Amino acid sequence: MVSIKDIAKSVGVSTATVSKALNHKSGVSQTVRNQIIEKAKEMGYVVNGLARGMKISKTFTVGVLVSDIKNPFFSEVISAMERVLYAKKYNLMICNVGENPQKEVEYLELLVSKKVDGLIVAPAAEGQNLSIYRNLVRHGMKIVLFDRLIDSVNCDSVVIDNRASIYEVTKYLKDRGHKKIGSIYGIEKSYTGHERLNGFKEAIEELNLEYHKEWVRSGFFREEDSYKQSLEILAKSSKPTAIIAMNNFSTLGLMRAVKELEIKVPDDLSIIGFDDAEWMKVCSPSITTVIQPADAIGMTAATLLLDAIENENIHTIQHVVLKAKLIERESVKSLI
Amino acid sequence: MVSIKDIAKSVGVSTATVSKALNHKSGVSQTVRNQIIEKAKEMGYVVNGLARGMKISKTFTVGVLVSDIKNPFFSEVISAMERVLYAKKYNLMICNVGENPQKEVEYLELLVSKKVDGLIVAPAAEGQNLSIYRNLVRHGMKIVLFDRLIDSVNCDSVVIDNRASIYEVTKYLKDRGHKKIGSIYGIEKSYTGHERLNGFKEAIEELNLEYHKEWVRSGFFREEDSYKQSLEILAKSSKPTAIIAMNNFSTLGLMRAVKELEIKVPDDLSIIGFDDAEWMKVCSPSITTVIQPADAIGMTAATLLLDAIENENIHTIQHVVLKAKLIERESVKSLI
DNA sequence: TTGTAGGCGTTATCAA
DNA sequence: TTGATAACGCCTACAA
Repeated sequence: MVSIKDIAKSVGVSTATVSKALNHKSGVSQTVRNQIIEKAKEMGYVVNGLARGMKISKTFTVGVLVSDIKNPFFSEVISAMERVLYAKKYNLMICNVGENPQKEVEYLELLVSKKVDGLIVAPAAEGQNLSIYRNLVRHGMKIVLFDRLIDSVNCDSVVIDNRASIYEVTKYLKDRGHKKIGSIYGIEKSYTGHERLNGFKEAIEELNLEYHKEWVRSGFFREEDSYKQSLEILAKSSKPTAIIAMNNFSTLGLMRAVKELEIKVPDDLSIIGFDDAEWMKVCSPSITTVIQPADAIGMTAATLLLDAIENENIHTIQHVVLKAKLIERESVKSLI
Repeated sequence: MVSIKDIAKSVGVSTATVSKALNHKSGVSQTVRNQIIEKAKEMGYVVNGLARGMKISKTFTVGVLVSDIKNPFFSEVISAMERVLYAKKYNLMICNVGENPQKEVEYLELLVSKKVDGLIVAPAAEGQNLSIYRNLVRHGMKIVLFDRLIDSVNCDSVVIDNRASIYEVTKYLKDRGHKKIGSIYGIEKSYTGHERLNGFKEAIEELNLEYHKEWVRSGFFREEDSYKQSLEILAKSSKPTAIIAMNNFSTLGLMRAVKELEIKVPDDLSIIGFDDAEWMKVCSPSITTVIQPADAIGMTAATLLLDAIENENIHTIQHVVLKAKLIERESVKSLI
């Protein structure tokens, strides 16, 4: 590998001069500068990021922790982050932590050792590693939390109004004559799972809807569990007239159960999903669903992190709450 | 940040001893070793990967280049890679290059400067950067190509038997009485696009099926284009009885057109998709499709790369071809 | 078993 | 405008 030393020798100047020239700093005559740049290109010079990183304490790398990159929601968020970060020449280190706090810890340590400039994190479900995040922040690590919040970690965050959106959706069903509403909710101990379920419960209570324990089951945000729980709900003789699924996998599981039982949607059962996916437009009936602004979430998180990194002194911590929105399609029937 | 120097001072030994102890190397007494490890933990020491990387010329980081992380196929492949690489404590740098060769070049340079230990790449569509890859290999960079091949780059690769699988699928339709078969193919200049289309053309010819130019259109592996082209095909008075879509987005676009035109599948039109997605099981009718072994592709690619990196001397280059397989569901009708 | 010292490739300081 | 040199934190001969 060719280094600035090689270039220096080849051009007949010092490494200091080469460094200045290549970094477009002042203190080099135009002629020498051009010579150096020319020669560098000719020799195929590429800066050694490790050495530079050591020297300037900056790596142009950020770590991203999510629970599952296969979840289309996270894919879309990550894709948006990538767009923003690439524009500033940063790389992303993607870490899939499942819901495994141990893996979360290990990845965090790996990322710290690699001296990432910042972290964008959807913390593992139960927030067991709260103290680690607090510690990182205290040591100056720039962190942006998204999707899931952890209390008392003093850093930027981007989430949606989970509670309100589920509340509204439940009301939407009531307004269409539904009184018996079930739901496939997620991981109760996770931020999103908790918030969405609470939005649902609040709505049930405040809007005087029937609450039926059998109709409200956790699918743990997983397709398989959601499928099984949906079967349980739909096998009863006393069924709800509508079910809300609280993320994309839950929606999928519910749909599988519905198909298997040959239940007609929306005639025999209305369905509202959560998250968007291309297929929800395309299947029959198309799925009415709550769409998270995944792209905006990713862009916002990345932008906040960049600001925290590059304007360390003037950056002020922000807690951004974005709105999710209901898209009406064909899976809800009005009973009125 | 605490360094081995701090630990050395604190324990009262030299940095050399600390380094040996922390890296589980011989030459340190058990007592001193324990003291050091203890103290390191106490002080919250984390190794500086940049310094280490510089010294040992290894970063435990690999770069992954794909065209679109939002494509569920790539998400699944990446997820499998992550599993394999995490087990050996490697990190992934994910680079979304779209089909933009310029971005591909820039990311490549970024990754080289960051001294990644290897690269796993699905090259941008038209393979314009062939010479760059060749150069990298020549300079000792470990590369595994997947999904798309580039000729004359001397490195490991993992692909599926695109041509054969489309051929078989076409035959499958013929065996069920279909003689008028259309297709929404992909990017003709890309490896996968080209191979799949050729498999189709070969089948049409060899099996004496009707070839109708109007029925064979490129959707560029994109949903929107595939949708439009599907509309074109289906608007004609003389329609095919079956259409093969050649990736997941093409399938989606085709489905959208079908839904919009209220065409009954499979009664009025049979459909075979490509790639799998959870929804294809769930929608009505469920979609008969060619499934790529995405998980195996990712695992194989990562395993090959690890072998190339860790057993540099004895590693032999392999070109793995995996089989795609047709999953029969409900979207094909037998006309016989 | 332990320690000394050099060097990986940069950048930054300061003197020439 | 230029260059010599120190330092970033680590690993590793080699010496003690």
